[in-house]
Amino acid sequence: MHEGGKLYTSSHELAEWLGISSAQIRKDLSHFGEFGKQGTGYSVASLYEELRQILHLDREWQLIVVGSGNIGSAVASYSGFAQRGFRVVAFFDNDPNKVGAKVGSFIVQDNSEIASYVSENHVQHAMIAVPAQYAQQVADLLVDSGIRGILNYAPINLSVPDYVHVEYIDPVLHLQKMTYYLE
Amino acid sequence: MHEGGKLYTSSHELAEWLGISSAQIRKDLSHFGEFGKQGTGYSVASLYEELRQILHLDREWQLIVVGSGNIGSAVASYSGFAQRGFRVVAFFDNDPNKVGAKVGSFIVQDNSEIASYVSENHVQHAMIAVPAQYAQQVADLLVDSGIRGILNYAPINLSVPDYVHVEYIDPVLHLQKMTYYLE
DNA sequence: CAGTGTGAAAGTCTTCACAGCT
DNA sequence: AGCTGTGAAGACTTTCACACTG
Repeated sequence: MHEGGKLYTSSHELAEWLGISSAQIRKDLSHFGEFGKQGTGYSVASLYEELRQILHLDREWQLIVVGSGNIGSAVASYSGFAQRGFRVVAFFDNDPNKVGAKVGSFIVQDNSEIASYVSENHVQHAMIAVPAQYAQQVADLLVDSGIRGILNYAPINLSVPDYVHVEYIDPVLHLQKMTYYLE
Repeated sequence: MHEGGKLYTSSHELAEWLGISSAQIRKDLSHFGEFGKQGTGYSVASLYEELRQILHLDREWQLIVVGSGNIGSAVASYSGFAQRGFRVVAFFDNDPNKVGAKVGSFIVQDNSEIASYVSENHVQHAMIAVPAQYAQQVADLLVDSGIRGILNYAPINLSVPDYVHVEYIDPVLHLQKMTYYLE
């Protein structure tokens, strides 16, 4: 809506867009403040800005990538992260044949450098793009290094402490989530 | 656990693994049947099989891919789908320069062929790997063709009827889900 | 005695419906 | 008239705690 230049919207319009109820929209927003005007609805521009602040998307976040295979190196040449507030700042791998090589404009560093890099640069997010068998040990290393958010491409469940958040990207898993409802 | 050759597990062990309560595990399973033995727990092999049946993962599903750019063609050379029960059966694109070209062992067909292909082959799942600006119209076409599950790689929200299920893969969106909890 | 399956209780989330503002 | 923000009601989910079983 914001990109389309729309000026005002309502809880009803947002609800239809998202497939939930208008009461849900209003109740959810009410937990963070009063953003609407009776009779008018919500200013798209200011609601957009409020939501960016609420979700902490009003700043740039740094991101390291562990694993310099297919997925990892695809990230290096994809501008979508930087455009949307996530700056890729370093690549790591534990394979001696890959350490020292270039991935995009980055030189791959050894996994043993992760802890010092993360603490010196206050990085909070990491992407795991290593084979499934190494993913848990990389996760442990990241947690010990101080990483608080992990985007995991390995098709395996990670065990991490409560205060660390993990998001999973596994195309097959996503397909599997839908089959229950079919046939 | 199954791959590791484990014979028995308990609601407590599963709960710790998944980070939820043991009562939740037992209650959830109880909605589908009685799979455990008092004093012993659950047989890993038979629980695995029961879950595959409950989730409809005890069969092979077919999958078409719309969009033959970077993401689409990566799928063609990735064996993980077939290994885990999802067979990629056709590629489509609306770009005349791509229609007729080969992607892996597939010949890219025109989007106008989707409806007949889907109904003739009873395909239920599709992957959308087209630029964001075309994603909604592709989704509409897929829904009209009879597709019931969509895996969407375009960084945009899709509007579809209730009976169609959509899963989103957008790395930045997944990162954005975590920032609220940080800083 | 370890561990399930399950009613009942507690807790959480969603919807209703309306006073009140623009 | 149109739409928000919100208590209260209703619906749903999770946890408790225990009778019962192998």
